[in-house]
Amino acid sequence: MNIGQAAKASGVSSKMIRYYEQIGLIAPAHRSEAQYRTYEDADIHTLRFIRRARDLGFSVEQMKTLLALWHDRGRASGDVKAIALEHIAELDRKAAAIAAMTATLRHLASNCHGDDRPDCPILADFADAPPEADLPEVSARFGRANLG
Amino acid sequence: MNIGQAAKASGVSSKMIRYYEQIGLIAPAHRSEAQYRTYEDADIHTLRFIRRARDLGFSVEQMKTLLALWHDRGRASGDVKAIALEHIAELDRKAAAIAAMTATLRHLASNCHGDDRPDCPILADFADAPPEADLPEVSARFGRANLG
DNA sequence: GATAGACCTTCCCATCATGGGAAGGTCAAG
DNA sequence: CTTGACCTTCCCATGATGGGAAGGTCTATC
Repeated sequence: MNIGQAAKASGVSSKMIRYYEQIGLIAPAHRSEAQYRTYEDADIHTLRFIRRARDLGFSVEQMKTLLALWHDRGRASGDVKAIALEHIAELDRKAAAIAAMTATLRHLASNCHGDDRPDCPILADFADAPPEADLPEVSARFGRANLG
Repeated sequence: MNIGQAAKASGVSSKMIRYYEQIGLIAPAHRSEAQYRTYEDADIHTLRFIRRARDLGFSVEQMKTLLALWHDRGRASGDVKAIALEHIAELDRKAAAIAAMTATLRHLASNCHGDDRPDCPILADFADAPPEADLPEVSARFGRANLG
């Protein structure tokens, strides 16, 4: 199997397969005589594992650990569960930050008549809200999440 | 006021103030004889506006539009509200994606005894879950959101 | 005045996961 | 033997942010 077939079979793009190889998440693929990467069923299995973990929001670093645990027949399930729980906690934090933002925005938007008149409580809030404390517990400060 | 004071007064770091100037989100600051950027109260006001919008998760592009509307005395509040509502919708999509992930993860984790035994339904799922359809309606596929 | 230290400047690099695209090699079908 | 689909490597871009180096400026203290 060439990389294109492997990509289709696993749901991981060719680009990402090469990238994962480059950063050491997966072992270097075997090569054909012409230096084409070749993949066996076991490799596809690994790529699907990665795809699944990625879909669940795990970082490459976490996937490295999970793959290592997967390949370790004697691993403790507690180790895996700990990573999962930590990740859940992180996702919950992100969800809370988003919920805080949408709550504020919904409030502001509901007070904005949203017609041709220039009067707008949303802009008024942006212009006059006092500067937030620099490091709130659950920070509402964060970059644009690429959850698109 | 120098950039450091402006940063403290606005809650936007010096680095980001320079960056916002560079990408044209804010006008180039006036300069002292020694080429130091100087800031007036009106500039701080603008920076706080930006800080507030950023805290509510707006992208730089959206902030550009919001700033333009803010400076346009005759703008229609409907234009502002539309941006806010679109942003709310996007945040809701992200929240839904996160909720889907946590639901799955919580389910898997609850079935994992999490002790010294190697048997682990989390890894079993990762290894055997069928590849997802490539483009689900509310995609669970996304990069790591930097909502830290 | 001189010097120390806090500030400022520009410039480059890193993040994280992902894709785009160029230049060139390979393979299979017609 | 050509065409087109594939593969290779290499470089660049994203978005918002920070780190840090090399060098200039300002201010307070001796």
